[in-house]
Amino acid sequence: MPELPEVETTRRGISPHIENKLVKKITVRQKNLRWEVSKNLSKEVSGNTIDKVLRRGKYLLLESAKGTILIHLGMSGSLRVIEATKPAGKHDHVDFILENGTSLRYTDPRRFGCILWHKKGSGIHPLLLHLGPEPLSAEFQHLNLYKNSRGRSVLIKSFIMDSKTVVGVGNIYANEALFLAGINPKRAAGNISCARYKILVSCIREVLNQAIKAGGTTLRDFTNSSGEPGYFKQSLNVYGRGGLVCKICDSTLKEIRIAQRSSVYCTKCQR
DNA sequence: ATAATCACCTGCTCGC
DNA sequence: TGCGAGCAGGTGATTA
Repeated sequence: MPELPEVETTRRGISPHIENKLVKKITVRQKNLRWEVSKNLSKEVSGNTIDKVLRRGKYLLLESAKGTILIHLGMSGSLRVIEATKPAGKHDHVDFILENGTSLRYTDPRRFGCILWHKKGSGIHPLLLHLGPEPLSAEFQHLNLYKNSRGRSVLIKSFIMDSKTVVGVGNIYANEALFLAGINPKRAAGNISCARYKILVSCIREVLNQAIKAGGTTLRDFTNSSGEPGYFKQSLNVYGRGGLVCKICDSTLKEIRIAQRSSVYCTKCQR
């Protein structure tokens, strides 16, 4: 689930329920996520208030007076606000138990996510240190992409999925943005003109904005366990459509693998 | 420095 | 019905 739009949807969904709420305690049932859940997490956070829920790339940042909880959802993670008494399922690894009888529950079958404590005053967390610009911010500019890609042979799809280039572009939206921009995913990043990077930047923004907007519809019943987003499915042009016809030109969409990730494109529309 | 590959883990689908 | 193979929305670490 979690590409940037899903993480942003999660942020918007949980923040009204946990901002300015006091954390009573944190229960860790499974500490072996991508990295071990910080040992001192409950000790550091209990009795403190979550002041703000921020997002940087696909990381969620729960800010308190003493520091920040970094949460990444990996491939299969999710966060829900539930009644604290609700029995924990097999993959419900961590509960942030709030004062009001609710709990922020972290669920992650594959355990590729992480939950890390970062004490205030210890600078920028190493995981956030080298991240590129937010795709929806003014810092994300085609001129920088153009300059940073000169002389590089990395494939354009891998280039835009690299968090040093720009954060938050996952496999689905890399495929979709390249389709909208008419760029073949196998093209070398260093071989793409400034004008085309300008188009690509606006297509990345467009596709993410659309998805966030669609994600908004699942916001309403966010605390329910349902809310699984089929919302963007129908608006996908290429992802998951290998072998089917291009919606623009009717030719057959090609599916290949780039960096072990499925990549679908139209050989006619994308050059 | 850059590019490609590996690794982490569970669950689901597909073909036999 | 069972079993192995392969694949899945991510990304830091390792290798070449």
